Amino acid sequence: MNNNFRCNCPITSALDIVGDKWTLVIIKQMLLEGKKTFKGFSESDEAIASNILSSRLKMLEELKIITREKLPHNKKTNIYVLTEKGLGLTPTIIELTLWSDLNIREHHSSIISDNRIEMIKKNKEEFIKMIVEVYKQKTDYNKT
Amino acid sequence: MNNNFRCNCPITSALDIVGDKWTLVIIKQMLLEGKKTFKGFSESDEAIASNILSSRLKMLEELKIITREKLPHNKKTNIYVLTEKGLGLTPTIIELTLWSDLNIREHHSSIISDNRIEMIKKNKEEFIKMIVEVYKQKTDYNKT
DNA sequence: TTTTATTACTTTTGTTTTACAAGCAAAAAT
DNA sequence: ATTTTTGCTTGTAAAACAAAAGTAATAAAA
Repeated sequence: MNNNFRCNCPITSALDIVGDKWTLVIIKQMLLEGKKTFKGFSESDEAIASNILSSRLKMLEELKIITREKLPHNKKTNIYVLTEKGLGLTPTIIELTLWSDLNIREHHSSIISDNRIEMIKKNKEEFIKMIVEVYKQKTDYNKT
Repeated sequence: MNNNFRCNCPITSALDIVGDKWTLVIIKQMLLEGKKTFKGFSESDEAIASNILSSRLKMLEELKIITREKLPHNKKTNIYVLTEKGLGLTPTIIELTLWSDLNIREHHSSIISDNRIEMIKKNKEEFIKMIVEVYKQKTDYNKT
């Protein structure tokens, strides 16, 4: 598993994994929208096709960015959960949010104003920790 | 110019712009490797094809993430420069660097250890400011 | 000074890969 | 038996890719 990387640059290598149209969207849906099943992702606003979703979930699992689990009394539904490695992308996602808020509205007027933007600006570190903590709590709840 | 966005989510909209294999690589080359000409980008380790480079530079210029300029006595070479909007992606790139350093080495052993990682960890905000300042100084120098 | 060569992009061409939408199918749950 | 959930298949469209050709500015040589 030492392949498929364009070169030895850390940033380019990160983009070899998350540099596409869908990967960070899926992680965002898990982290910020509580999505955790195939159906949940499928029904999102972004409307990802099922075959692409399937292949991305597989890739993310292989790279240990997410895990695939089951609930005790349901052998069918897969529960996808962000690992620490996946949660490590939270700062990147938050920075993209800030950049978007400042720079994209001119091109996309109907973009949603996240009411947490002010909170993020006020204390970014704290906000990131909070998001990750909330996610972990929800995840623990789902497992029990 | 209110089109081509998948939905109204700020993060997804950001990824509609920078969510691909090449866009952030080009911005990284400008910001951290001093690249500023078509030839410079072409000769990079990542080996981007000239037609894709051409289309990305056009897109980035249209979105005002970069500008295209000329030096006084050279009508041939285009000088590409990051705008404030483009420089606003610095925190995202730095976060990707940190994530990569922590999480990708297991999949890609020959990845380079950036000796600035420790500096970034010690004072992220300061490092970002410094990178942006250094870029701006270089850019001013190039123009005069 | 005209010709020739080089540089810095830009575009074209043909091929391969990936994305996409719609529909299908298996297993499990109800 | 029917519905739900996951994910595969198929055909089509878009994008990426490599290689090559085109264009205009500059430099170098005859």
